[in-house]
Amino acid sequence: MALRHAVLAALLDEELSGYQLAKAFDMGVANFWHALPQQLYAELAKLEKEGLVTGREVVQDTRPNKRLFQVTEAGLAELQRFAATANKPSFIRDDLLVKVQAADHVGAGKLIAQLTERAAFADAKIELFGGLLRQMRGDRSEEEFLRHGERIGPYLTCQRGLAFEQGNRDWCRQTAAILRERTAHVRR
Amino acid sequence: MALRHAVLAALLDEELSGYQLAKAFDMGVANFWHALPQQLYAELAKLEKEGLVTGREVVQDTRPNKRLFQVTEAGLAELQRFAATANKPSFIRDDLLVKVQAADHVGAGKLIAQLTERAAFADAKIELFGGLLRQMRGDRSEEEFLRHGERIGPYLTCQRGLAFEQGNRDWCRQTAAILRERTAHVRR
DNA sequence: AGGCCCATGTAATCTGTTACATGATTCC
DNA sequence: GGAATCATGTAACAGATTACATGGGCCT
Repeated sequence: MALRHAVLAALLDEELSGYQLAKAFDMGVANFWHALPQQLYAELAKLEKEGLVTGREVVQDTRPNKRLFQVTEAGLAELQRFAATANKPSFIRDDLLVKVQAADHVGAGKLIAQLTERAAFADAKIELFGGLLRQMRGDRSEEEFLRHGERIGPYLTCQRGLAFEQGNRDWCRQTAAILRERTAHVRR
Repeated sequence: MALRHAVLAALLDEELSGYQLAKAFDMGVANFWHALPQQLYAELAKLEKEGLVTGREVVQDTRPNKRLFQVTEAGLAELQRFAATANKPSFIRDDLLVKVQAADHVGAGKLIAQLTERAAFADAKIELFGGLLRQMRGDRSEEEFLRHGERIGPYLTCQRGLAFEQGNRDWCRQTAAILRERTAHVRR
């Protein structure tokens, strides 16, 4: 039951609509969790019913109206309670890893293409995260920001996201190179 | 629907029972996916009904009997078909990251303890994976093994697992250090 | 004119987790 | 004597994904 806490954590910094939240959870900004719009709308409705967030309608004439949500005191208390509970270990769950596990039995061509594609995707995320980090720390150095900045939580999770994607990219490139060399060797 | 493919990939190298598979998927060996025993028993039953694996009963007198499963030709074909399909991007989904995202609002003490604990857990996995890699390559160098080894799939996925845990450990240590310094500063 | 963005949901299905159930053997 | 390991499941519930549904505004 951690989606609710991810939503609460995301709403700490700013009021967001379900739609904005969905974009954040789809990619990038909220790189500490992932969820689809449907889940978020449902979760926001539950959180509101339980009094952990409150929504206020914002009327727009050029766009459809939207509801902005913010965390209540009860919501913050729930987050704090959650922060004291035990963590499950974090596991990787990735189609591409399953395919590489079977690499010796499935033909390298398609795998190499997929690894290359994934590496490019990781590169895009690396740039995105790099930009977000720069934006958050502003003109301060990283060390200075982490020592005295006000809201370092999102910065720290973004750092993890960045390192994760760098790991992804490096591994994909190296793995693709190895498979490429082996197929070249076999063809000789 | 990737658990079935993870199971097939795990059974490529050796015949395994549901129980052995469960141990592998719980931690370590099959670091490319994760699943609980119940899921695996259910999935094996489905896979057998669909003819993608076959089980053979092994009678043991000192222990309960077990059923060892191996991948059929149809199972291998299914894996190969899967290997050609598109991948979903891989996301991190981690309680601890949610908590760090909210770090500025939840009190650092408990977080620091959890980060330290997670770092120790990562260390244990790093040692485990290091040992597995050494075992797989035997007396060959890594380069030599990756060039000419027969089954490099599990080696490659284990490398990713190792790098992931190293990333985890480093980030946990650094994050804990930052939070520790900030709380020390606040207390002055 | 066609496609994407904003904006919010419902319904059906599939996956994953938690709780329960059994029973012998081996290790401390 | 009590806990851990081997070995296999069922049943109930929670969480996530896929498909469907609506409708105006903006850009090319």
